[in-house]
Amino acid sequence: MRPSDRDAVRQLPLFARVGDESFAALCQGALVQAFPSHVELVREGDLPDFLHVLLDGSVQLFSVRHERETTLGLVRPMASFILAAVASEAPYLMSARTLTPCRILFIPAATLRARLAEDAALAGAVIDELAARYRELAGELKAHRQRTVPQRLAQWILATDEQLGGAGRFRLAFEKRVLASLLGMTPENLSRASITLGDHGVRISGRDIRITNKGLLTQLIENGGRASTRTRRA
Amino acid sequence: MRPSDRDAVRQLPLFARVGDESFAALCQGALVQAFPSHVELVREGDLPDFLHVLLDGSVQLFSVRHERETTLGLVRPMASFILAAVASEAPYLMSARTLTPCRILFIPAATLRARLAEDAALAGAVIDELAARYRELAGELKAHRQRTVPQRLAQWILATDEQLGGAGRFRLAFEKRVLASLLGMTPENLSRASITLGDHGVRISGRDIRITNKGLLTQLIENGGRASTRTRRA
DNA sequence: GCGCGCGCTTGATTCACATCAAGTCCACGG
DNA sequence: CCGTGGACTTGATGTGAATCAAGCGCGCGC
Repeated sequence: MRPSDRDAVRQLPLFARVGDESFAALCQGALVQAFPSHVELVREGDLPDFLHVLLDGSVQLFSVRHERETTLGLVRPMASFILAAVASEAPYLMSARTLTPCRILFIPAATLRARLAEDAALAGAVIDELAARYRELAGELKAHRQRTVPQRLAQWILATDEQLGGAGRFRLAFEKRVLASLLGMTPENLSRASITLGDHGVRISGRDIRITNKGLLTQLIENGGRASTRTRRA
Repeated sequence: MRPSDRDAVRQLPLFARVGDESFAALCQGALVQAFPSHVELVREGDLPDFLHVLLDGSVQLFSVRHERETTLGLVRPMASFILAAVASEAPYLMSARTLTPCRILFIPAATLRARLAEDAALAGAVIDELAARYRELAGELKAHRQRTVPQRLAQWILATDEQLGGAGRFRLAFEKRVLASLLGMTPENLSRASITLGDHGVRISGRDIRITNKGLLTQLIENGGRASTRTRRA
């Protein structure tokens, strides 16, 4: 584990507040590994041995049922994933694969669990992280139930831009088919939704996304898209 | 707080392992209150002051957007709710209302957070609880994306029966419209789905639900309902 | 025990999105 | 350069669920 990685990991919300002793212990058994694109890191149903921390690249969390797969989340650098499975010592309920070349830090689950009992700050950080993830997922569920396809795309663009610094422009790090799966739609409909957003303050060309009118875009999300005038029953 | 309530709460996974000292502290500031049906307990966006523990009755967790509401979960007796908001000190991201007369225990959020730092066992229990809730929600999201309306109903019936002891029969504690909202469908379609399930091992009459053929029901969930023969692309 | 109202069911229609089916664009190797 | 293939787009059609619109039945109060 490089010193630079070590420092970066130390900055993570999950580890920022833990004691030096705990952090050293966690690093002790940890290892960093590089992976090429499109490698399966975790398979749904297996038991977790390591907490994963993504240092570089991007990772897709998904679940397969019959021949269909659905994407439950994307992980960006400097974030841990599958913490819930590690914390509850239960089988993974989603799979994970690399979407780009990645570097990943593995922290032995046993070490983490052992440290939890000793280090209240670590426990607190884990609680915060789990709560944040819970809320993220609740947001996804609400979005999926209450919003149309173009609205979900609009929401994702706004949220992603925010997360990436709010420059109003960014670049997809992965294929559009993955984004479609994340947003719970087909690639065909993602394409059509992109066209719709052209009238609502977003310019998409290839993998480049530019927000040209944030107000207009927000408005699309707030009121019901084309059904803006009609009121619906409770 | 009645001694019987106190004992019951002590049995909860969330509190079973905490130290006596912590438990006493938590009970100190706690209070039990009774509510009639259809009372709003928590409003989305407010800041959490208390962790809620449902002692009796049933509670609906929901979110409103425009004039539509979507149900994110139901709480049955002897379970805590809104733990994620309390743990992360962030605004509620769902509202809660009683569906039946309820008795609810309120534990001051500040007390709980203070105890977290002191009591590793409590922290561990909170972690387990949050992880379990996370997984529950992930399951809901998967169900909503990958299953048809009749399948979601079938899945809910099986899960609920399981949770209630697996007797193969139980009774709805609330209106069907609430169930429809929980399963992300309209009351009309819940009704139609009930008819469909008649051919798949479930007998529903009024609020009584009986599983007559668990194998058949499971099979409906496993293969794609009526689209059982066709294979679809990944 | 008789009407009244509400929750639920049933049927007709509409709508959003999925599916199916060709394209088009572009990156890559020859 | 030109050809090939995979990702994406565009268009036509299909379908599951929502919406709209009546009916039905059951519990409740008088």
